[in-house]
Amino acid sequence: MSIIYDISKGVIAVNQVKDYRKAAKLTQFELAQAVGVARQTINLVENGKYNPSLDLCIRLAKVLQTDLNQLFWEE
Amino acid sequence: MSIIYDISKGVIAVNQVKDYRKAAKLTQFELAQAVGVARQTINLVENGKYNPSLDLCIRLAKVLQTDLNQLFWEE
DNA sequence: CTAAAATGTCATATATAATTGACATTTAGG
DNA sequence: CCTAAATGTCAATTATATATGACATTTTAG
Repeated sequence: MSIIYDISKGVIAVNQVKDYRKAAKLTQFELAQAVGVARQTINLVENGKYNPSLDLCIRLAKVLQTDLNQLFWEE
Repeated sequence: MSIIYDISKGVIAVNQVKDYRKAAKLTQFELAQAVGVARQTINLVENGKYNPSLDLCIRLAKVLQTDLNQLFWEE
């Protein structure tokens, strides 16, 4: 269910955004609106295709009512 | 000692990087080398002048032996 | 006090995050 | 099934994170 580190597919980072978004019953579009970015940006973040800015990470954590570690920290 | 939110001075974010760096007895230059960025980038991050990428935040947390919440989360 | 190291900052250049629009594929409900 | 919503993805553009070099100021050690 969660993203796995896989250079061959261009995945560069693991995160729990999708799980938290679904738990909050939000679509990618709704989450995008809530944090003020485009839907594609949320899609790319969820699929680990690039590094979001710290500012976006913080807004995601706040909207999803969690914190940076829960969303983006592992180990 | 820690950065205060102050739009008038262009400060956009609060973080504890400087405190953790000093606790680790590293210079900005040494920390920059350790995480693979320019010294100026560390300086700007410490002074809250812009949003670092999540990737850089994670590397900073690892080198400073802490985590994302300790460095960048508040409240 | 003095010199070297560390830090703050500026200006220019480059890499990449994020936007916009569009379309194909997948998923969920009637 | 069928259809609409949701998602994945592509291409082109814009905004901004980061690099590089340089220099002034502040801090630290001798």
